[in-house]
Order: sequence, then C-alpha cells, then structure tokens
Amino acid sequence: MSIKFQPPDDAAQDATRQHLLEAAGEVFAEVGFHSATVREICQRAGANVAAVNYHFRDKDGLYAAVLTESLRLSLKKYPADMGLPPKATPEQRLHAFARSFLWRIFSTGAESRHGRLMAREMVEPSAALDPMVKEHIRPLSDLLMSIVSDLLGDKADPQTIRLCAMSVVSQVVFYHHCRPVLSRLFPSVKFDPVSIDHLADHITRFSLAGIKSAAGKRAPACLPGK
Amino acid sequence: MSIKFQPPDDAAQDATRQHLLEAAGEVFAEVGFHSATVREICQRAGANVAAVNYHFRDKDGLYAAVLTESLRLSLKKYPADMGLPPKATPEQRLHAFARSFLWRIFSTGAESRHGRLMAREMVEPSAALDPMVKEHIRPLSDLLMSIVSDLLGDKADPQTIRLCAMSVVSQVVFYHHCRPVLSRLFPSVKFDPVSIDHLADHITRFSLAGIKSAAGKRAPACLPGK
Amino acid sequence: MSIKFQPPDDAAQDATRQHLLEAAGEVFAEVGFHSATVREICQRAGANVAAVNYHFRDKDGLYAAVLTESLRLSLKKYPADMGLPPKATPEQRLHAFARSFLWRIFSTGAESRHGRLMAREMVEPSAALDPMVKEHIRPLSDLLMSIVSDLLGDKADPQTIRLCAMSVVSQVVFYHHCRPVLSRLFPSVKFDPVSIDHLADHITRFSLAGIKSAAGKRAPACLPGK
Amino acid sequence: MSIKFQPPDDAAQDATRQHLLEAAGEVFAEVGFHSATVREICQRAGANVAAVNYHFRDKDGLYAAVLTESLRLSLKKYPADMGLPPKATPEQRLHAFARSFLWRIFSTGAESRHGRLMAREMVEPSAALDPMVKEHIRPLSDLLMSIVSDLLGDKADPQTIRLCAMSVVSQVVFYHHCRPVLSRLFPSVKFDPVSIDHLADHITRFSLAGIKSAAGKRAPACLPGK
DNA sequence: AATGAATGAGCCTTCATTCAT
DNA sequence: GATGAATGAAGGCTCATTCAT
Repeated sequence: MSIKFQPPDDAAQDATRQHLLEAAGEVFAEVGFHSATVREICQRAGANVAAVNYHFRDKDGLYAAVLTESLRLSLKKYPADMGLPPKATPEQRLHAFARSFLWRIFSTGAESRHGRLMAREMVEPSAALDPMVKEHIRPLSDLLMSIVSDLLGDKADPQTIRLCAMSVVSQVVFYHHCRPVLSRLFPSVKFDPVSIDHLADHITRFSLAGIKSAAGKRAPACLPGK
Repeated sequence: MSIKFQPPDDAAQDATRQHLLEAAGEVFAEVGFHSATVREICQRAGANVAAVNYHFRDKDGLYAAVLTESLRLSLKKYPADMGLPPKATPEQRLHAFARSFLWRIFSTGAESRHGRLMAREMVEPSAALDPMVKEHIRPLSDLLMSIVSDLLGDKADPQTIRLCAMSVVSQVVFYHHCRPVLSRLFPSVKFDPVSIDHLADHITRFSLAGIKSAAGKRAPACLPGK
Repeated sequence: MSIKFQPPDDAAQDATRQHLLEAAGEVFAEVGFHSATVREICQRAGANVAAVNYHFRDKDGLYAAVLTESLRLSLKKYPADMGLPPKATPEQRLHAFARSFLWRIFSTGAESRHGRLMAREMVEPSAALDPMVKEHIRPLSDLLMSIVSDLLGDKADPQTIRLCAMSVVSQVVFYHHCRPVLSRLFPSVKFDPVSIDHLADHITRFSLAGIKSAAGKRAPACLPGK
Repeated sequence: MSIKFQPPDDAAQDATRQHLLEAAGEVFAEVGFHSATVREICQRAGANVAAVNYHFRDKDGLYAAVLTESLRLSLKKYPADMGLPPKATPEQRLHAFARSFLWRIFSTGAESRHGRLMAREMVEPSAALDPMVKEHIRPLSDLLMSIVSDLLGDKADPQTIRLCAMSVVSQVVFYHHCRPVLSRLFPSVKFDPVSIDHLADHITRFSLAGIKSAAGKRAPACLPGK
C-alpha cells in the first residue's frame, strides 16, 4: 500500500517523541519547569499523559532532553564563527562571536527557547546544567578567551584574559536576561534584526577599547591608590 | 478577658509580620517562589498556617512584600554614591556606582537575598516588579546615565548614552546572574570582599575605555561597512 | 446556641480522625492495603481526600494506626483470661485462652477486622507488624506458654513447651485463616457463637491429650526409629 | 523470508509461555498479585510487554495458570503417601501425610512458591481457587479424613472426624502461614530438613493423642457442664 | 506470531486557602 | 485577633491493556 521508503522507521517511531520535545520546549520556556505541567505538554503534543513517562522516564528526563536539544538546534543555526574565513582578524572574530551570540539569544522560532531556558537554568540550576557546560558552554568560553588573548597580546595574564572575556559576554547576555527591566525602563527599545546588529557593533567597539585598555599597565587615576 | 498588656497588640502583630517577612525572604531566596511553601515559611516564622493569608492576603502578597523590603534594606546598606564628596569626578562616581552595585549583589546577610530575588524576577516577572522599577531601579538607571553622559561629553546622543550605561551595568550583574555557569567554568573564582573590589576596578577601567571609544565617531575597521 | 459541654474538645477534634480510622478499618479488611484506595476510605468517612494526609501523614500511617487500634479494641473486648478466677486450673486457663482467641477472631462488629487484618499481615508483613508483636502478641504467647508449661509439669524442656503451644494456637487460627478452603470443602460449616464454643471445646480436649502425650518420654511406634 | 526451521514455532511459543510461567511464579510469590507488575514479569521472562495478554489473556489468567502449575509441581515432587507400602498402619500414614505436607510447604526451589501462593489465596481468594480445591485439595482432605477415621474407629461421627482432621492440618500449615510472627517471636527457629522432620514427629505424636482422646466419650472436667 | 508504542484510567500526595471557633 | 482542622483542586506517575504493524 505504501511505497514511500522515506522517512525511515526511526522518524515514524519518534514522531510522538519529537512532538513532545517541541511542546515541552514551548511550555518550559514559557512558564518554567515547576509551573509547567505534564498534562499541558502532552495536550499540546497531541499525546497521552503517559507518553512523557514512556519516552523520557519522567518530567526531569523530558526537561533535560529539551535543554540539550534546544542548545543543539541553536548552535547549529548560529555557529559561533558565523562562517568567517580562516584568516579573519581577532577583531572580526570578536564581532562574529558577539553577533552570533546575540542572534542565538534573540532568535525567534523553535530554537529561540534556548535563551529563556538557559536564563531559568541560571536561577535554578538543574542536573542538566553540568553536562551542558562541559559539552557546549566551555568550548564557547575557550573560543572567546582565545580571541581575547590574541587581542591582549603575549603579555596577558590568565586573570586579565578571563576578566575581559567575561566583560564581553556579560554585555551580550545582559540584554536578554534583564529584558523585563529594560522593557520597563526603555519601552521604545526593540530587538529586531537591525537593532541586534547595531547592538553587536556597539558591544564590539566598546569591548575592543576595554580590552586594549586592560592590556596597558597603569590604572586610571580614579581608582584609589592602585 | 485578657488582662495582660505586654507585649501590646500592635507590637505582637508586627512581630509576627516581621518574622514572616524574614522567614519568607530566606525561603524564597533558597528555593524560589513556586517551590516555597506557605507551611515551611510559617513554621520558620513560628506562626500559624493561616498567618500568611491573614497578614499578606495570599502568597503573592507576601512575595511582593518580601521583594520590596529586601531592596529597601539593600539600598539602605549600600547607597549608590558610596558617600562620595559632592565634587567627585565622573570617573570616581562610575567606580563608586559599580562597586556599590557589586557589594549590594554579593553581600552576605539578611539583605543578600535581594540579588537572588531580583534574578528570579528577571526570569519570571511578578506584579511586584513594576513598582520596584519605578521607585528604585529607574533612579539608579538615571544616576548611571548622568555619569555616562558626563563622561561622553556634550555631543553624546541618547542612544549612545543608553548603550554605554547598559554595558556598564551588564558587567556588574553578570557575575551574580551567571554564577552557576561561572562556578563550573572557573571553580577557583571566589567572591570575597577583595575579589569584589578587584572586579569593580576592572569593570571601571574597561568601561571607561569603552565609553571614551564610543564618544569617537569612527567605527573600527572590523565592522563591515559601518 | 450549644450548651452541651460534653464531649470535650478532644472528641470533637478527633471526630474526623475517628471516622477515618473506622472507614479505613473496613476497607483495609475488605480488600487489603494495596487495593484499598484513599478516596474510598475518605468517602466512607465523609472526609476530604486530604484528610488522611493531614491526620496520618500518608496511607501507610493510616494503615499502621488501623492495625494497632483494631488489636487494641479486640483485646479489650475479649481479654485472654476471659475473667477467670485467680485460682483457675491450667486446664480451665487453656480453655479460656482458646475460647477467647476464637471469639476474638470470629467476632462480628467493628473489632472483627483485626482477624482479617492480621491474616493479611501474615502474607505481606508491613512495618507495623514489629511493634505489634512486641506489645501485644508476645504477651499472649508468653501467657499460653506458661499455661502449657504448667500442664507439662516440671520436666518440660523449652522446645517441647514451644511446640505444644504452637500446636494449640495453630488449631485456633487455622479456622479463620483457611476459611476460603474450609467453606468450599465443607459448605455446611458455620461459625456462629454455638459452633465457636464447640470448636473451643474440641481444641481444648484435643490439645490437653496432645500435651500430656508430649510430657511422656517414649515415641510412638509409628515414628521410624525415634 | 526466514528459512531457519529451528526451533519450530510450537516449541518457541511454548518456550515463551514457560518462561512467563516461571517468571510470574517468582514475582507473584515475592511481592504478591497486586504489587507484581506485568512489565517486571515479562522482563524477567525476556518477553514482550504484551506477551502476558497474548498467552494468558490478562494478568488474572496468568495468575491462575501459575497457581495451578505450582500445585501440580509440588504434588508431583512430594506425593501425599510418601511411597508407603500398601499395608501401612494408620499411624504411619498419618505421619507420612504430615511429613509430606510440611516438606511440600517448606521446599526450596521452583515448586516452593506453592506455599506462599496458597497463603495469599487464603487471604484474597481468586477465581483460581475453586478448581484447585476440587481437583487437588479435596482429594488430600479425603485422604486425611480416611486416615483419621481409621484411627478413631467405627463409632466416630463425621463431625468428630472432620474436627480431628482439621486439627492435624492446622498444625502443619500454621508454621508456614504464621512465619512472620514466628520468626519475630522465636528468631532462633529454623526450618531446615532436620527441623522439619522433628516437627512432623511432634505433630504426629500430638495428634495421635488428640485423636484417641476425641474417640472417648467423656468430656474433660474443665469444660463447663459438657 | 509477536512486537512495542501508545492509551486512559486512577492513585497518592501536596498545597494554598478558608472558616468555625 | 488568631488558630488549626478541613477543603478541593491539581499534579506526577504507574499500570494493565490495546492495536497497527
């Protein structure tokens, strides 16, 4: 009766599983782990209440799967090097890093949940955070620190590298994380693609200057006695 | 019926109310709003199960009260100007702003909950956020923007002021908000008073360079065509 | 409005608790622990589903309370000595022991559940069994063994005492425990008060002969070489 | 598609069926009918989740099959006459009956489950009990009553025969059925082969005396007015 | 013949809240 | 004013069973 060989069996078998992952991503991102109910997720996925238990063992298992999958999708869609040529300057690489990070965080669509999920994870870390840091976040961190190291030059000590790298990342994640306050303080600020690119430019320029300053040895006069 | 005058009713009432606020502050900061149970809070406060509903209408009312109170305590202990003399330079004022903010966020003690409570509020804003922004956060924001404006000079447009101010704040809140990831990436990093002061120095120096760079007109070469 | 001072507050407060105990006794005896549902019990008790949790922590706590209470009621209604005079002969005491045990097990009414509950406990012992053995069953066992010891005379060794005592008890509990098979093998057998007394007589006579035989030293010829 | 003829379908089918019976016997005896899960049984049997429903219609059907099979195995291994010569005395036959019964109940191995399964059946009779009584238990009962009848002599009325037979059986099953209490009252008591044979001796001696006493007409003096 | 993904009913428990006292 | 027993809604999870393949 059926002559289509594609999609393979795996896809057919995993249909419900995928729907659950999709629905759970939405719900977890919207209301968080605790407020999310298995019933709501299954209803959106068009699946039975017991489906979560069958496919993911329990609610925690589903959450862990959602978190991993969302980061995977996000990194796949917005790679950290943004397709730069191999011979790119550190400045270009810094810009690409900030821009891809912002796009990743503010993207709309199925992969957009990653940002909100990670923000929640910061407030209430789950068991799923450890492996995520190891597999995905640390590589990103190392990448940024190598860029910063190139910008600082040979004399940079590890602590300075780390402080500068954190100063870069902080500016990126801030706009996403403190959005509730920002939207109240500056209701006119939007995060459309054009604004996000402007933001990436500002952060890059601001940070390049900061990094160069950190490469110098003398402390500004304003710092008491240092 | 009762002839005992001590302690007077008002004091007793306020005592229970205060105990509830205290206990709720602990519990909310420890496990978050959803996971916190009214029973646990009342038990720690040595009060009846119905005490929360009696004094604060419901759990939400208690949470709002805790949030407001915690910010009030925090600002009282660490004022934004750090007692600077009136004639302080913008650089000194920036340093004081960053340092007081960091101390506020990383303080230990009853007022330390403010940091965690606000972080939660970012992820899941409650009705208590609006008044808090109006009364406390906007003044802080205005203060910072006036400092940045002074540093940028007369020619600065509002957007640049805002972007630079956010770049400053972001570096401060980042260390608190992304702590779960930071402690996994760099387990050796601690947040004792000395480290916090070092951090304030770095952020100030980094930001001063960034602000000066933003005051210039030419975009760095790395930014494509801008 | 209400002028009745009795029952005291305790009784009023424990009304729901008592109803739950009552209803749970019925249900547990009818269908066992696993098949019994908290909903059914609360419904019979006219209480809310959460009442069990409130008064007995959980289903297990309720079960333990039911078990203890049922044995207490049962022993209170049918004391092991049946009100015998202090100077009763060992034979009379044995008869009283068997008769009271049978009545306890076959009693109808609120205290009748004890028999069925204990039978279930034999098949699937719960944590409630240990304290019950210590507080109630061991005293009964000791009482019986002292009676048997008196009947056996001074020369009896502990093992013989124990074997004879078990032979007595076994006949008593058998009729209750194997009732499903008995009612199928001998449908005409009933367990009305008269039949129970006849049974007590038979068991007493049979056991007295058995005990006297055990007091002797020579093994019957049928036992191979012993 | 498949050209392998070994093992033939029938054998394969029977193999799964047999594995299920085996596994179900273990699980039912360990945790009882209610607590046993179809999944656990199928997993131990290396079969599919639906195998039980396929081979035995439902969980109840599997249980009935297990019960019947376990009794069949048990009786096959420990016949009621213990291979006595045809001319054995009633005393010898009584001893053989008690001994084989005890061995049957306390046997270790695949057929040992019978004891526990029957104990559960006493507490919560299932539909499988009726045929078991008809086919297996009644013959055993008739055998015992004929032995007792021989011992009592011609004058014995049916009621006395029945009472004495029950007194014999009760002592046997007691040790198995009340094991949870016995092991708590007398922790030192073990049920190794030697102890079981000693037990059979005691029960036989005790019962022979009881039966002879029941054959007499006069009631003991301790029985009130009878 | 046999599989295993999917079902839906139901269970125990928790929690914020109320109300008579 | 303050208590604490009682409520009812809801949540996560388990389990025997089914059905398309």
